[in-house]
Amino acid sequence: MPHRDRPTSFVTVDLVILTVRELALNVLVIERGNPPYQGAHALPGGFLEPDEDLDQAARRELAEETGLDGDTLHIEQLRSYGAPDRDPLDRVVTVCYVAFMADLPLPVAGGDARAAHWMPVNELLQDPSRLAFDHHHLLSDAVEHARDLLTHTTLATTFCPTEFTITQLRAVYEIVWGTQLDPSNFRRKVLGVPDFLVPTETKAPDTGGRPAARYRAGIATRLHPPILREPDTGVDASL
Amino acid sequence: MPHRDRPTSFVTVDLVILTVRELALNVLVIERGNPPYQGAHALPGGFLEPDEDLDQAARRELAEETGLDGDTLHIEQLRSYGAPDRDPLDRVVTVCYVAFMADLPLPVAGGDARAAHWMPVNELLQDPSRLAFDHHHLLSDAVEHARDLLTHTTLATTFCPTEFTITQLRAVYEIVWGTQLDPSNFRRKVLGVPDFLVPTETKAPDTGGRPAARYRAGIATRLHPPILREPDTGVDASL
DNA sequence: TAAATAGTGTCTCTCAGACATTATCTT
DNA sequence: AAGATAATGTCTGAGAGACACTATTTA
Repeated sequence: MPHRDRPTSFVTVDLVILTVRELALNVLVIERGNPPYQGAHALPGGFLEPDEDLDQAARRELAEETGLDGDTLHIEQLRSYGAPDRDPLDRVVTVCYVAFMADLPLPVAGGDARAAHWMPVNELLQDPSRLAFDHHHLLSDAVEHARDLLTHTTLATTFCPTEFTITQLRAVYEIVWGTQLDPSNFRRKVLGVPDFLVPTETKAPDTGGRPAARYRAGIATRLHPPILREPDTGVDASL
Repeated sequence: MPHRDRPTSFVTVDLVILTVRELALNVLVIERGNPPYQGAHALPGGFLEPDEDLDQAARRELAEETGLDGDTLHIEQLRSYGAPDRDPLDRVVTVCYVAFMADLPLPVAGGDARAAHWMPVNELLQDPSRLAFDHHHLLSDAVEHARDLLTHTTLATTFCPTEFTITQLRAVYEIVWGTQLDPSNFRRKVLGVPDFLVPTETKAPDTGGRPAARYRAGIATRLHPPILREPDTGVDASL
């Protein structure tokens, strides 16, 4: 039996499930039912099973925690965390995944009975102690990743319902980035990307003005050239 | 003792150490001394120790495999791999790191006695079976990541010696990307990024023409706007 | 009608690509 | 001088930011 003498670890897969609702970026959190951090808020996740791949584990957890079909949702591996003291009781290495979804009614927690609910990301990021373990880190990294994805992918449409208006799409960018975008230039930009937006026949319900045309997400996944976020300085301490 | 009933895994940290030498992107590979895949080429790596963080483990392995100071080199976590059958003997989850270095003489393997040497990436990527385990995947992902980094970071300078010419820097881009770049436009671009390149007093040794000015890497880490790689179509199946 | 939101048009500035021209070295 | 490589300059077109203007709805 090989490696009998080698150190082993518990491997978990944790999920940062993001949505845009009520004009804010929200994340799905659960209340922990067991030590450590019993009763505290934490990101959903669970142990990697012996016979599954990391992606499979993430989709399984996603289905268990949200009741949603983990097979159809877009998930993405972010990175792994393995500080020796990140779990006070065990040696746990966690692989973090990010998932993006529209603001759907949550079929809510499966058999797990742990209360799952949305919380605004900005609130949680104020204070690292709002989340158990180093989940503050995971969330912070995931949000930064999502911001980056908006610049060069069509990710924003996954935060929207099946049909949406350009104003709704722009709101996603503005909420996730925390900035204001020029409606006219944004429109020109997104309509100029081939296969990003597909027009539909329907009009948006009245919002007190001219009804907006509705679109569906097209097959494009990359934005070229990207939508840049900052004027920027060219200097940055973070590489 | 918590989680006594939970499945555990071996966690390893593997390294994709890249350099540019002899007009090609090269990666450091070792010859495996133990099963499985004994005698085959593989990426260097090793087991995560109980008391160290993932980054520490990566730096330790880097030092052990190359004899170089792991503390000063730039390393970056790429992603993790955990398919259940990726190691035929054990359940191993591997966290992959990427490191970038100039073409320095390798102080060569530490006590490990495993022969470490450079191999051209393009050769290895031709045939997945050239590397043990799923290391073909790790390498492929790492190379794609490096290509991406060149577009929006100053990474390319880490492939160069302390002092280098703009032509040398351009060669890094051309070799990693496998494309040709206009010397004049490239020059204008990189010199236009504040704090990317710092002029030195010295001139490059003769190459049969006008001697080139030499530069050192500045403190900038991000390129804004990025150096784009493709004219592109806007459509891509890979998100 | 006014108010509100959607959508169009236009001007300007930045910047990338293409490529001509000049500069400085060795032989 | 010829050859080689480095460095500068110029023209053009794509595209982003700013913002004025038009269109279509409800109250």
